[in-house]
Amino acid sequence: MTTPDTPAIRILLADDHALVRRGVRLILDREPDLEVVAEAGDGAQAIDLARTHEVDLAVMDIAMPRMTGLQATRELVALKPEVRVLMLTMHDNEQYFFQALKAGASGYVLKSVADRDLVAACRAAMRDEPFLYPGAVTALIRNYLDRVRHGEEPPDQVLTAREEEVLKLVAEGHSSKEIARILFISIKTVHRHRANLLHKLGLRDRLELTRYAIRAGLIEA
Amino acid sequence: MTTPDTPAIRILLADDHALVRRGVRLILDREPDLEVVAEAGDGAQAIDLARTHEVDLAVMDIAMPRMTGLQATRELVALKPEVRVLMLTMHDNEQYFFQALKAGASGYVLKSVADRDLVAACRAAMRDEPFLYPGAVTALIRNYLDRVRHGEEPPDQVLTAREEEVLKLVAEGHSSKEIARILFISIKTVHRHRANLLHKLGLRDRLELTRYAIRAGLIEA
DNA sequence: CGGGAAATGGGTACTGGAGCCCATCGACGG
DNA sequence: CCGTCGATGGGCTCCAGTACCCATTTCCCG
Repeated sequence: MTTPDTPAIRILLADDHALVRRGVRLILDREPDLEVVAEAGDGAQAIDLARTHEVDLAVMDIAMPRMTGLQATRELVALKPEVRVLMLTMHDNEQYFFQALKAGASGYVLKSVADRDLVAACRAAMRDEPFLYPGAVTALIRNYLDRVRHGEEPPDQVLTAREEEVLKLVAEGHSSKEIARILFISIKTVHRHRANLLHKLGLRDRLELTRYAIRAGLIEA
Repeated sequence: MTTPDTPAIRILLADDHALVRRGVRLILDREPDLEVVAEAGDGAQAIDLARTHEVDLAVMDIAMPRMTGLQATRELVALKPEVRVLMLTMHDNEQYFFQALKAGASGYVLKSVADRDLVAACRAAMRDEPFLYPGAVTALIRNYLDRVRHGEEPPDQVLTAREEEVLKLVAEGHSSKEIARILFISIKTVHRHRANLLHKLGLRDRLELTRYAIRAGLIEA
């Protein structure tokens, strides 16, 4: 419990599924110290609402149309550094976890957690305590530390605009020839970008690029 | 509103994300005529619970671990034909939609709908009225449901067990060689199954098979 | 019993993905 | 001003994926 005179945490809720937003809102609004003050259906809308509302915490889905949660987090943190961001995701995925932290998120919570944990994560994020979502994190951190010790820096996953463009097209099933025609570049350049993507993301082939793009919310399945 | 003496609709809620379950439950339990009597975290558990609980309606996510919502729906309908199934999904996808109907679902609701619509869909499903998510194709759906109920379902693109097995492995990124080793068959047979899959589903390559498998809930992205 | 479907496997050929080498050009920062 | 990096493009090789041909075995159904 919190002290009665503590002002409620003002929350911006961003998720592309209205049903999920509604459910999460019901969960959060039951807490006296949490108050959902705005709801966004995509990343761009979340940024807009953050401009016009007084917000302490953004609870944001990682995969949203128009602008992914990761991208929105980057912009939001740049725009209003005092706003904390709690990433909400269905993916228990190491890559995502670090991407979220790199983007500036204060916490990372799976949709498979219980409602009490979500509430706890909100409060922890506001206290600048990293919320450790159940289970996996210990293994994640150990893994991460191991790789750092072995000099295997996790692959830098900052894609250039052009690479992201190519990634989308590849994942949508276009052949190199088609992509070359679409982007007005040669097939070889498509190959180069794709090779860079594979290397940067530590993936093996187009198929894994596709799954990555779907996970990242760049395209729909 | 419903008449006071109508017994509440007993609902089995199946979704792999505890947070979503909780939210949906809060939405449904606010209605006097709806009562969530059981929660399952995957398809197999949903079947188990359906055996041991009196259930009128199953609200089921289409993509779940262990057993997909589609598969669980098939088994549930076979096991207890009187139970209605409402598919809950984030995919606004025609393929999915018909797959769900084919599996025996009475309704199909996107997670992007408002909470009122979910409640309406539950009531509609119990009255054997198809709830239509974008509202467009009422007649088409009614027609289709009629045909299915009368057993006139044309075995459209039904995959064999072996084909589905191969599809999963392909979509998970395994090469032909790996699949051959896993299934103890020759590479040529893997090629043959995959070629059959491509023809049956009208797809072009492994990449599209992957996206199909993800849409169909056979694998996670 | 006969026919069809499913599962198995072989051959041959082409295409396209992917790894590896190379180079040029412009922008940006130290 | 020079080095790095992103974007561009070419050549080369290897091999996996895909198409199209063929066959056998098993099993179920009419």
